[in-house]
Amino acid sequence: MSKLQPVRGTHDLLPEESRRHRHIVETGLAVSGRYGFGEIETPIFEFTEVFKRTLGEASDVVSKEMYTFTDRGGEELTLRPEGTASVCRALISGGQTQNLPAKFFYQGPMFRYERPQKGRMRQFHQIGIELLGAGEPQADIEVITCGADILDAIGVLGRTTLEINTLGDTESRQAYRAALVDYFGAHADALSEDSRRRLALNPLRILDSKDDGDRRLVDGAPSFDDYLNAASKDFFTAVTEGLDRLGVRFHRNPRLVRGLDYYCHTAFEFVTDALGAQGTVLAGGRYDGLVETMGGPAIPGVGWAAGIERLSLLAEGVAEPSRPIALIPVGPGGEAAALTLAHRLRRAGYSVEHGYSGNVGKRLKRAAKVGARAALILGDDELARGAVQLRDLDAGAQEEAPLDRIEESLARFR
RNA sequence: GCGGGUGUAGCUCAGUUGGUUAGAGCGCCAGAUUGUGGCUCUGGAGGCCGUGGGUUCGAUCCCCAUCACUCGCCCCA
Repeated sequence: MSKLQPVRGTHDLLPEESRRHRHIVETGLAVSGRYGFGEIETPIFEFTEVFKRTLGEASDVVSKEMYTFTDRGGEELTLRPEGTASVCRALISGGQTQNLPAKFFYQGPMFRYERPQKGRMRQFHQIGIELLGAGEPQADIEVITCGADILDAIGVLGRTTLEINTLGDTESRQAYRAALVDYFGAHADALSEDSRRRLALNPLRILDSKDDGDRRLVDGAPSFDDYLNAASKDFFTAVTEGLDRLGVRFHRNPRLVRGLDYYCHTAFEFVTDALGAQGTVLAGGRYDGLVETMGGPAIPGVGWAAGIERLSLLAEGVAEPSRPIALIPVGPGGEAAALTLAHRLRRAGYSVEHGYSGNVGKRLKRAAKVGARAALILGDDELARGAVQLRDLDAGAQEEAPLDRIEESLARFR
């Protein structure tokens, strides 16, 4: 910490970037609101146990990716690495389990102690939705469609592909996992070092290995579809048929998997090739075992999360800030008039820039730079007869206008 | 956590086969224009050449370390 600098993997959001983020959040809130989701705000830290229980002690996430600390009271706390666990905790601790289904939208900062890359920060921001208490495929359809609608509203849907897969129910998944362990175990010599480790920890993950040798083995691996029982097949068919009926385009990716046991049935990701290795833009799935794993009742859930930074890199149609009216006083009388006029116009709803110093030329220059649409030049001569100079900064035209009815003259620059 | 690349002005980047005062464009400030922006012209400010150590008569340049950024891997709840 020799120099004054932000902590690694964190960054400041200056007004322009902040506006892009806000646009994404507000679009997500508005669109999800039409689906019946209401915003929930949970604390940005929880007892470490909240996240540990949902992840399993041995996982990489717990061992190296959580921001964990002990507070002055000796409590083990963790900055939230994701939103789902917090929302489920809120559902349980807030007694909302009697009021189902529950539909939440959330947004805000998340924290993961990772090596930063493009679109991957240690403090980053997500939007997400969770639909709890509905175990029907209609819920999956609604959640996925809501995600697609939000992506569409911010102009990124066209540059993404929806990949979707099923993990089946517990019975199907365990049967498939056993088959994979048999298959890859028989070819362990040919697996990459990473995948030999996955074989013991998380065999499903071998399916999306990036190693060429692994991929050749994966091509010959057992197919999940052969291990899905009838109930799992029916569920997945209902989801995909629903998406078809709504015109939501998707691509079946049999390699798309989730590692943890409480995931089941639908897994999906909207991916893009425009962001290097961080191609996942919005991802989610069904997690029927999670709430129970955390110590609550058996409540099914489905949801997704999306990284705002990544969305911001792709988003289009972010509104420019409103163009201000610039006030340019000349002389002491002008200064006094500008002070009160700025206040009056702001209360009337105008965005007003009040240059703080300099002569007329300098202030006009600054007005042009901040994008002012018009300037009011307040000179003693004009003020003496109750008037100001109104300058159209785009057209370069200028006219004298009465001060007491200046709102009428400014209306066309609003 | 592992591997590759890069750190020179506010920004984008040149440059020095190791040698006196390190450059450009853009931006910024001032003047031409004492009450009128954009265009133009003139001038100016702004650099521990990321940081620390080493080699050398001499290091922005070579070596080592460190920090940061960046790309990929692991991981991605």
